[in-house]
Amino acid sequence: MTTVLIVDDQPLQRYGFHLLLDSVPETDVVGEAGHGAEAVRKTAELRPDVVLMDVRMPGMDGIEATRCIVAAGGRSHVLVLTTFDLDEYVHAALRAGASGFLLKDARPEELLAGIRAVAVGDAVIAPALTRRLLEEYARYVPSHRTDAAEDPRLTSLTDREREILVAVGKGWTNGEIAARFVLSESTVKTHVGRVLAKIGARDRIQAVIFAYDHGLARPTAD
Amino acid sequence: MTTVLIVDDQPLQRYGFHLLLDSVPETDVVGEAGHGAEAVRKTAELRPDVVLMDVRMPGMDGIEATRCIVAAGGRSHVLVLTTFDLDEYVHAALRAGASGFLLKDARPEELLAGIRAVAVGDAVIAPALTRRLLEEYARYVPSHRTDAAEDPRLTSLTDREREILVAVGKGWTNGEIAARFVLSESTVKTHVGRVLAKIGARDRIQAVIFAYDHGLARPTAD
DNA sequence: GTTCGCGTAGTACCGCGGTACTACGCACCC
DNA sequence: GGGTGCGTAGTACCGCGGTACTACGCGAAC
Repeated sequence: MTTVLIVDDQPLQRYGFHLLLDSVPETDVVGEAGHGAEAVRKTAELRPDVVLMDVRMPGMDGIEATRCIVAAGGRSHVLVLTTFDLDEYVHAALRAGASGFLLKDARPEELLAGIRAVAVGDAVIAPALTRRLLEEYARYVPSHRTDAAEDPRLTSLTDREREILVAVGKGWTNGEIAARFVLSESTVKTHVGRVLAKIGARDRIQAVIFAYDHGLARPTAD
Repeated sequence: MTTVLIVDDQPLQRYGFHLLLDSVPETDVVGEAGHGAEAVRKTAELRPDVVLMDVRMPGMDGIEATRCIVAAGGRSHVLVLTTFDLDEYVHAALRAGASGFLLKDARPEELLAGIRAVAVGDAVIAPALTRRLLEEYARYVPSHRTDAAEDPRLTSLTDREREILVAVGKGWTNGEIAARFVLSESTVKTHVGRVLAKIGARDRIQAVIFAYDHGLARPTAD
């Protein structure tokens, strides 16, 4: 049995979901909320398996409520529902910690499957959105552990050289690397030179690019 | 009516899928294939809406076959099926251009919903995998077009300066930039200097990192 | 014990990159 | 007309980065 909390500012909408979920034996609606603050409170109180969350609500919206619920660290998973498939909503919801994102025009069985999935800790995304998400994903997470690991240029590096490459990827100068690794600048130069030769880069800039493309360097606040 | 090509090296498995798809009116199995090469050939010949593709097959595997099919540029969408939810498979399949990735232990209605979705150009991912995909997604695509666009350092750049920054992000030297933009190297230096000052980078290396972190530079084969 | 890979370190040299200036043409706005 | 922002271009200077060497200690492999 999966316990569900329905959050939507429109009573009629809540009623519709309530009817749908009551029509199947596996879900049990344990409460409703009409705005974000109430959703956060009732989640803490009722501890439902799944929170069915509308995005657009007066006052605290669904995204913010999701963030609060996730931050509270309970066992409830949030499944966000919306009428509009705006990318910003999707991004914001997922970043807020939502376990799923479905459109309100989803077919009933899709919604039920989604509730089932997030209840056990899985995640679901509306197919129409998944496509765009994957395109971005493919653009930004290009090569990890797939072709990158096979790249002979990477595997030919020694452990030390890989450390140096990572440091170069952070934008450190030879002097900085020497200081942080407690080495002489000459040694760093030797290492860098060997790294450049092995990965086929003509200067450290290409090495930085190489590091990013192969997942050795990551966006940091460094 | 959705036309489907079933690809699996095990006849019994194909039979099972065939039975399932025949049990509903909306799908029409137009063919079967026992290995990757046959899948590629029959896809070109039968032009099905959806190719149901097994990953593990002798000879050309499902990933490679998917790559060929997608590269061929037909209207067929590939839905990859596998028994094992190995991350490498998921990554490889998505990078190969698959429109979906489901586990073979999916419930029949989930599979049908998946076929329906990819047939119209959407994408689906098994809930169990979506979760991990989202975690990576959140790690690697943290800021784009949300806070990045608001970054005053980026908006303060003129159009020309942004072009220069992109070029620097590609790893080009001042001389190369000058040649490709048909400018003198002095001018390039002036631009680069202004860019560095505006984004707060001490050298072009930090500019490259800045460009990557803000989505101006992307993995290229350049 | 000798060889080999690896990490360490040094010297010498040269060129690209970055800075600090100045300067001019052009479009645009008062 | 004068001011302003932008793109263009130049000179001069210095330092970091990259290359080409050589060299040594150490552990593992043979």
